[in-house]
Amino acid sequence: MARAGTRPTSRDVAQAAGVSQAAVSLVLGDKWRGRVSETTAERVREAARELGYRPNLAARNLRLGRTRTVLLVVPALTTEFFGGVYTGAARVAARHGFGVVLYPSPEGIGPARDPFASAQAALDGVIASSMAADALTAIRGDQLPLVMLDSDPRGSHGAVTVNLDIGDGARQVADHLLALGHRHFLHLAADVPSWTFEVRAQELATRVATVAGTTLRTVTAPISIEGALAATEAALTGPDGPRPTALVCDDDKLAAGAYKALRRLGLRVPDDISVTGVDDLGLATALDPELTTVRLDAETFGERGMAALLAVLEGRTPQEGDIPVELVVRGSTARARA
Amino acid sequence: MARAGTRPTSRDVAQAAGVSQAAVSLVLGDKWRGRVSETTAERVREAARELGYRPNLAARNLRLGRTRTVLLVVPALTTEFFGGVYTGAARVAARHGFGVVLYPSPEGIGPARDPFASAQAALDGVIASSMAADALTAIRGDQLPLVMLDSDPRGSHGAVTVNLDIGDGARQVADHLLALGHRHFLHLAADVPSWTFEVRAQELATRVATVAGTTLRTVTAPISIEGALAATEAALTGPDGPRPTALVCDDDKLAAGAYKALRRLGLRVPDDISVTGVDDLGLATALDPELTTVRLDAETFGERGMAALLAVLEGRTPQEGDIPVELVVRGSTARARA
DNA sequence: CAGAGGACGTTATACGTAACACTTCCTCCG
DNA sequence: CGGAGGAAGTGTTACGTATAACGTCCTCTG
Repeated sequence: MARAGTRPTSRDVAQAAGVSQAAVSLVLGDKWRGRVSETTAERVREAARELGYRPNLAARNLRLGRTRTVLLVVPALTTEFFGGVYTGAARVAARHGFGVVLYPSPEGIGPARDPFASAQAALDGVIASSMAADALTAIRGDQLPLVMLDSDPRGSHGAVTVNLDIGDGARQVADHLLALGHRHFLHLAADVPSWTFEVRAQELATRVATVAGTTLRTVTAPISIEGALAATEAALTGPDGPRPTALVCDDDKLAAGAYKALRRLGLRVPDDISVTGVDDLGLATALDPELTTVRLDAETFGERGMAALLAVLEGRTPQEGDIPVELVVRGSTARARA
Repeated sequence: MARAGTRPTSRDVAQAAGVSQAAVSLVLGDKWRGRVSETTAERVREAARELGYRPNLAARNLRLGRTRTVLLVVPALTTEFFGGVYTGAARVAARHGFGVVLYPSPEGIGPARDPFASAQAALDGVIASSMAADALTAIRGDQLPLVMLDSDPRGSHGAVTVNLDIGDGARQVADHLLALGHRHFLHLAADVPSWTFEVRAQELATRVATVAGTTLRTVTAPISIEGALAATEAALTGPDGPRPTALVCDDDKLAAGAYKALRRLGLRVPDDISVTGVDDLGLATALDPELTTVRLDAETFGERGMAALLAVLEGRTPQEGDIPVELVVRGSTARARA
């Protein structure tokens, strides 16, 4: 019998079933065919059920030297986007018998804590968003297999990268607005140091320059409704050149803030100014008018990230190629008025 | 020297520093005062740094019999609410040297997987939202210390519960609307089996009945913008009794869907109908007009949940009492028109 | 100068599991 | 009738860590 107060071990199960601990391990590990008789196996399973046995994962992990657990490092969960990434990653992981531990890099908790110390699980690998900047220093240097999300393929120290084709998204936005006759752009950029936002800015600028020969003005804001409101209001009340007819936002939340600024300024969307976002969160269709935005498939992102990490762990070559994105045209963009 | 390809162990560090493995454990475990000289301790630390030593957590957990890690079981991350709960829980946990593993119960991945099998970490305790219904069966029966969030204090099998005072929230909404002269209510309820929604419905109904002597109509919808849109539209186009002047939604997302339905029906908020929500997500202020809603302090919720679990783990008595909530009056509610 | 006791370590062990190597019994074939 | 080979297990070990228990010296005191 197990000592009172402690969890039963495989040895307790063995004693209850009248077999050795090794036999219990074989039966419960599903490796008993041809080694243990069916009747004995059933007796072991029965004893395990009876005692409420659950294997000690710390011991198993120590013995096996691997945990079938990976860490997913993401920014603070201020939107549902990385929830989708997690869902995709967890789905693929489950198919391969892996678990995913989610580590949202803490927001406003002083200096970044060490994700490995916090997620006190033993790990086989790491998937990290480049937006979780403050957690990255701890990850570099650790010799765990690493997959980076939304990260510059060059300059990733050879780590595998899985990216959304966000450059194409920016091009689609630019082309859509240019086709509608817009020539004066304001780019409301996220005040976050990440490759994904750099690419958006670059592609947007080059597309506008090469196709229309015009430039765009850029203002930055923290990714929050209030931040975007203030930045937009400031940009549009200042006396800098012609009033833009199109406002390109780095994500939907910024666009929501911009909507509020435009309402305050008495500008109507899309009659006076067109607005676009990126992400296609629930927020995009909650706005009035509904937001034209670049849909990012968060679940596929997570799936591809996890698949790449599994490939690395099993010595295979990860799938190449960026994940396509799609412009969803809704009511917030219209032909530019002469 | 460590075998190539494997991570260095404390024994490798010991060899490099010319001491025993026990000394390494003492030094790095900060228990060396009076047992090891300062110079030797420094030599050990230097060797550890040199080799990039990281303790094997599986081994440590096995040896200590505890992990200083708890599991936070929440519903799928479709809003930022439970991101806030995590932040609060993680903050308190960090102060006590604990880590938090977040387990969002998977959405639409067939039958619920076992959170313990998925989050393959060894755990000291569990905090679970009652909204993660499909994961709960696996948790019951496990003898880990358990704290329930938003769960019926009766009928929780003696598990500690930490709740928002959502009943008071419902009363505040009712009183606010009643004071504005509203008498005909539609309750847009979440189609999710959880104590928190049952309480809202009950408190709302009793308050309306006792104060105004009227009843309210209830329709349910899944917590999504489209679901709420459809349910609201159906409810308001049907021929059932007088048109409501106030629409009480179980959360902000439902309210966002309701806004869309009302726009389609040509009803203006708040002139034709007042609308309220619950949560105070970013969405609430993104809507036009901004939403009158019950603010839930997600971070405090997480903090209190974690504090309660720590109390249980340390044999103390958890703090009693619900967490207060606050009605935030914005532009979506106005005096009922005669 | 005996010996008490502090400073500085080391040796040995256990945590619970998985798996290798081994034993015992039985059957069946040549 | 001898032995090859399969079935049905068991004994033992190692994973890496933390800590209890145990040595040494060396100094200081009475």
